[in-house]
Amino acid sequence: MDIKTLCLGVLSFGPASGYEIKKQVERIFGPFFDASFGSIYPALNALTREGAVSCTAQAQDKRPDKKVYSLTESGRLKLVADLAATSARDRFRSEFLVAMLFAELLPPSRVSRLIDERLTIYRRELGEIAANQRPDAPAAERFIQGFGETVYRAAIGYLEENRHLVEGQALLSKQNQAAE
Amino acid sequence: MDIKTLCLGVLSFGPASGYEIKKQVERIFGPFFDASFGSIYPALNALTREGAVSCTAQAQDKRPDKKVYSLTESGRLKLVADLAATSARDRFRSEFLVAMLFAELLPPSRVSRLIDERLTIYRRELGEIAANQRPDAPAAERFIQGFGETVYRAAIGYLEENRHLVEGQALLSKQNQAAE
DNA sequence: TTATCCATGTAAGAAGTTACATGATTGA
DNA sequence: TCAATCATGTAACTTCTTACATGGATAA
Repeated sequence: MDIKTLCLGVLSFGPASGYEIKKQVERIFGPFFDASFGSIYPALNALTREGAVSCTAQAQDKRPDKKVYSLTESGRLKLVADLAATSARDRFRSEFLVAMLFAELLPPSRVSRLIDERLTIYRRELGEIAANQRPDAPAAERFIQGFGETVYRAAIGYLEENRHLVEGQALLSKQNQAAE
Repeated sequence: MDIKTLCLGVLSFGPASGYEIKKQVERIFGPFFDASFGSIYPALNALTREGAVSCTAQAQDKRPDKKVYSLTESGRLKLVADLAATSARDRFRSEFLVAMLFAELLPPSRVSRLIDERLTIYRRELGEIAANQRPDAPAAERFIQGFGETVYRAAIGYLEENRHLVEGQALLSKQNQAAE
């Protein structure tokens, strides 16, 4: 499951260009999942070579042709097979969490600032998800967005209630000579 | 912030071998963050070349020498600088969520099975976190593990309460001919 | 006797990002 | 006037994973 599968999936909603696929992914998954043009365009070209999508170029004045892709029958079968094969674990990487593990090495004010910044980021991302929610959206889309909302809310609540665990540390630490 | 920073950080707790670093990362971050030997060993070699760590080989009978790494002063400074520079967004990739977005294309029984499997995985990972928690652990470690616990719990709760949003879909869908 | 732990390392490859190249149009 | 939107694409690079190579000791 990769960008190619994601493209096939979005195309199952209807024909779209690479540009439009990226916008749809942004709207649906919001801040917690994204795909760059640098991965989408090569993916669409590969899928075309494989016969999973077909492409129609639409001439536009003063712009590159808009290439609209459609799922072929073979692509639809490949998509269903890919989806059913889902088994990989979720991947989560957070530089912030790693930094928190070593909070003792930073001055307390720095730790507080990092947490404040992270809360701001999470709240903004929560806002983005809310802004993209439409009551008339398909249930699957609402399901995804609700998941993101729930997880972000949980993360924000946890940081607010437990930040003292890392903020207090440097004061008590013997290795506190590292302060800026 | 990458595997190199993570190695430096773990070494700030005391000298350790590559093998031991991996075990510590597993214990602290549990299932939601891991680093393979294939990334740790090269990272330690690079850090040695850079002078950020020093290495003492301990001969062992019938085994490769155990190479114990220690943070140098230069490495400690590099670590603090890396930690303070934290700014990258958290990265989260979930093949499961992508599959859920296209749940309509799968037979309902398949969707239910995928959700059940995911719940089993999340519950097991929650159990792993709990198993690694020690009341006497440093606050930072408890903070990380509490974060993981909170987020997993939120995810499990959400799936349990909202799975009907995607499980019912295929029945209502017109594109349901895709069923196995 | 079979799996897991200990212990390090390399090579090949997967998968994606970032930066660059190009450039008109539209709204603030 | 400045940023954002539309529109595609390539090349270089980063970063990490997976599989392989090696192999004794120990616990179930």
